[in-house]
Amino acid sequence: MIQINERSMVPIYEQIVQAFKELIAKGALREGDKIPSVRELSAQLLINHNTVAKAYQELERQGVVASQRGKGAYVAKPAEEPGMERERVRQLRAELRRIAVEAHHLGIGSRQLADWFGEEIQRYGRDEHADRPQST
Amino acid sequence: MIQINERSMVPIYEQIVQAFKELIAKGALREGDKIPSVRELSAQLLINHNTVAKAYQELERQGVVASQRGKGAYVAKPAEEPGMERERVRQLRAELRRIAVEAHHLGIGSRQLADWFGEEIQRYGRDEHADRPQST
Amino acid sequence: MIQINERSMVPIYEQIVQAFKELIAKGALREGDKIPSVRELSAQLLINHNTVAKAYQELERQGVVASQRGKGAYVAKPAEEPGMERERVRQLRAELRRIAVEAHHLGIGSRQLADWFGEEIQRYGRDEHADRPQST
Amino acid sequence: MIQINERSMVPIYEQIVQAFKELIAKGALREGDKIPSVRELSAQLLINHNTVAKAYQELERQGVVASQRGKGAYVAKPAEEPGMERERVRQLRAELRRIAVEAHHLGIGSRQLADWFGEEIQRYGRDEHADRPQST
DNA sequence: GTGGTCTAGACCACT
DNA sequence: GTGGTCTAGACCACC
Repeated sequence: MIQINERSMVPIYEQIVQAFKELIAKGALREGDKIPSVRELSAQLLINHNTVAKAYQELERQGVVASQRGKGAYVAKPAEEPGMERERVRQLRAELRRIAVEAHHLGIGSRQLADWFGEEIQRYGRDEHADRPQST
Repeated sequence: MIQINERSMVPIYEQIVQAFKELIAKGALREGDKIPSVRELSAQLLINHNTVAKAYQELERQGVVASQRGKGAYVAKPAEEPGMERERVRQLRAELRRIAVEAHHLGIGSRQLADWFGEEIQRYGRDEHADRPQST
Repeated sequence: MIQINERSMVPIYEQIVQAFKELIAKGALREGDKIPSVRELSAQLLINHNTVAKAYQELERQGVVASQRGKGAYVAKPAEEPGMERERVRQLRAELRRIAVEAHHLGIGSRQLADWFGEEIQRYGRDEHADRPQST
Repeated sequence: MIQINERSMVPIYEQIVQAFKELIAKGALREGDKIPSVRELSAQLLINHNTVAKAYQELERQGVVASQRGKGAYVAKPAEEPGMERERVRQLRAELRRIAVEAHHLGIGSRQLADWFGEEIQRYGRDEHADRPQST
């Protein structure tokens, strides 16, 4: 269900956070679904349970999951009025810029880059309003 | 010329590296231009000279600038056959996915996201071949 | 395990890099083996820990070892398709020429020189393909 | 006659030293030949004359050329009893080892490496004694 | 003047 | 405990 790359530069707990957000974004996990317990997941991934716990805390902080005392954690309802928390949006745009710059120096053409992003958006993107067909 | 964010999680030397790559990508710095000396920049940014030196070494390692002993550093000629170093390209695509997922959870629509990226590409992107008109 | 020459012109961190590459080339260190921690080695060699850290970062950059946050560094799997990075190969051939010239001026005969190199190759060389007998 | 690479890591004065030693090793310059004056060469290479002067000092120190007051410098007679200055020979062998190790990590096979060195030796090597035919 | 290296000592994030 | 980053201040080689 989740793949961890021990040798990646990105911290393991972050990888876990991202993995869950990915599963949710592509619809493999839906609102109300139970996510595995800390112990279960740590056993399965062969990593320290503190690392998993840290990931879950982060997921909860971001409002992606919600723990219910003694019952485990569940995928939360997506924020009604989508946060648009300014700071994180600003950060996201900065990352878009960074990637554009990086691609430039790697010799990747604009066309190619936009296409790649298009693919990802198609899989993980959020369709704006159901009333607008053929978005993206 | 360069802005440093002391409170950012991304290390100062990385910020410097990115800033120069940005200036080059958008054409504000061109091949052969001299970049400020280590001491000059460190004085200007009010940071330690070693931090700047580390950034410059990284830029040199990436082939973005070339230093000449006792003379300073200059913007290098972009690699003729731009590596397309597989590992870094793979990483870049992973970042695109991560951003798509992130945006989903922030409630940002696909359309909006693609538009934002389009803006960045327009500023920093690399036009594929000069012989193809109206590209970008 | 590693010997540092304080008085050499070649920087300490470079000596460390070379020492590890030597240990790996001759098989004393193998894929997956743990290498000493930064602090451990710096204490043992009586040098500053930053110097060791710099060496380790260089080794990681070259893909010789891989560090894992909070766990230490390990000998990496040799690149499957060894880059044959053109620039570095070109440089290596230039060094071979330089040594031939140097030997000439030191009055070292061709035969002697080739023999010496043969010895080193035997210890540190890479056998081409296991399926080709009598290689080396 | 001499090519300088401004952007090389090896200092310019060293490049000059090596260039002369190369010319001598391959027979393009012979004992007694005059080498250009400091001013002449610095003008020709478009570099600072101090740099050329430093190179010439080094060549003289190594006994490769000999200056005659007011007349210029000439290629010296190769040391009768070839120095075999122990320290430099030791250093040369260390370089051979380093190259063997480097080649290993670059994925260069022993056979290939030995062949390359053979080529260089053929061009720049010193035949032991004229009485031994087909040496190398 | 330039960049490159090293030390000493500090703080932080990750496991 | 691990590696990663930063500062302060020093010395050196090159031009």
